[in-house]
Amino acid sequence: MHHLCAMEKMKMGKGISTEEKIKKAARKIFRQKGYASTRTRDIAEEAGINLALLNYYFRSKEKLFEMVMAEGLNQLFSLVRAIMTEENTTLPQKIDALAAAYIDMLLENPNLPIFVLGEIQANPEKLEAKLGVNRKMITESGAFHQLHAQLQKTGMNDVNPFHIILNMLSMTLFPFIGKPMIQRLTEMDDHAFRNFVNERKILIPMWIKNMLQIRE
Amino acid sequence: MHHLCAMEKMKMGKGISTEEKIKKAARKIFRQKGYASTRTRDIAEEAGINLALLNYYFRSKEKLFEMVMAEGLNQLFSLVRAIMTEENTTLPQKIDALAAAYIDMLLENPNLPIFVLGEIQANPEKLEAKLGVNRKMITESGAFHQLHAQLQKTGMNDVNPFHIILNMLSMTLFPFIGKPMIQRLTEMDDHAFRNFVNERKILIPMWIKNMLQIRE
DNA sequence: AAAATATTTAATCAATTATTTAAATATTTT
DNA sequence: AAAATATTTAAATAATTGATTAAATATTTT
Repeated sequence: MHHLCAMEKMKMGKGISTEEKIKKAARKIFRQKGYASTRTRDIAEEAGINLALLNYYFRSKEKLFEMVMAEGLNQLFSLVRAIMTEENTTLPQKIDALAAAYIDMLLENPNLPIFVLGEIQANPEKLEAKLGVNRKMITESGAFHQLHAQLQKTGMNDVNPFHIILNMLSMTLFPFIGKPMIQRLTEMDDHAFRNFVNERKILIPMWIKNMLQIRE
Repeated sequence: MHHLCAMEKMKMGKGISTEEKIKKAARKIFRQKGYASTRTRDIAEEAGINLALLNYYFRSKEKLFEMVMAEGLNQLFSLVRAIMTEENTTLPQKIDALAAAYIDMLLENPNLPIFVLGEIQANPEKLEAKLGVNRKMITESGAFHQLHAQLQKTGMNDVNPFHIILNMLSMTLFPFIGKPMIQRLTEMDDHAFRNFVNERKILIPMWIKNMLQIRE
């Protein structure tokens, strides 16, 4: 259907290819509004192209969405997996790395968490398959074993290690999930919010290490 | 339009009134699917009544939604406000009370947080007005002053008190926001999830107090 | 230049869905 | 029983919106 010769030249030359423009626009609108309240017309407008062209490149709204969602899930998980399964780092090093890398990624993709979690909420069965891949990621990671060992060591045998992982994710992700509400309640503008969240790159690892009684 | 004589009798007698059935159904579907992917037909079906009757009681989908959202926002905020502005409790007492009460409420209303935050995300300007009411709730609460004092006392002058409040909300709300994903990743069924979250009624206050160097 | 491909335009189709209407039936109130 | 009210049924309306089509124009490739 699509012959790439022209588009390749586009990429090198003036700007990004049309396909990339559409994907970028779809990403923006889908993440902001969610699947159901996104209209393909809005995506076309955002991309600065014609509605007909959108259906010429991607056969349907559904296909376009699946691409955006797959990409989003990957973006959300790959970082965690990479750091948690890293073999040559200590637990506190992993905690430091995860907070910093995750917050940086989320500052670039603030709507990603609520988008992904919202769609899973509205349509769990449809996304079941794509989650299956990540099912054993946590319990089979080096981080999980290190966490378990640390909890044993400090006599907190009865604490489910998943509480700690969840705390890490909660404190990192929630500020972005609640961003619109938080900014309105605290009267933070975008710049203040960015600073506030950046402070958490240092603070979250500190709090998590305290939970684990790690003193460095 | 509605004469209450018949409905009042309904309430006393067999079951709940039709208006209440519709509200209950709307609450369930809207919270589960969000505004955009909810069809009024689904609400009518869930309520066990006719679609025409839904428009006879509430003039539109929009009106019905506004009611559900107003109720939801109130449910989400009133608890926090009540506990944070309580005059005769210490900071650690407020922390204990908030975790327990909030988790109990959320176990009864697991979809509430993602519903409210998702709708605010998709339509910030529409809900701006209803958030305004709660704007000064935090900074003018007794809890905020106690928190500020405690941070001064322990020499953490540079830590924005809002970090602590956000941590409290993050660790409490996020498990429910991520519930569908968490349950699939960890293979927890509903019963296991309930137990897991119940453990956090004790754990979260412990972690928060550690952050504040409160030893009891 | 000729052929192939990309993009636009405008119009239309078809399905979904919120909303309305009117008439029929049931239930409650007086 | 009569009147008022609640509920159902069935149909129709109107707006939205995803998707398609075909013809025209622009751009790129050969």
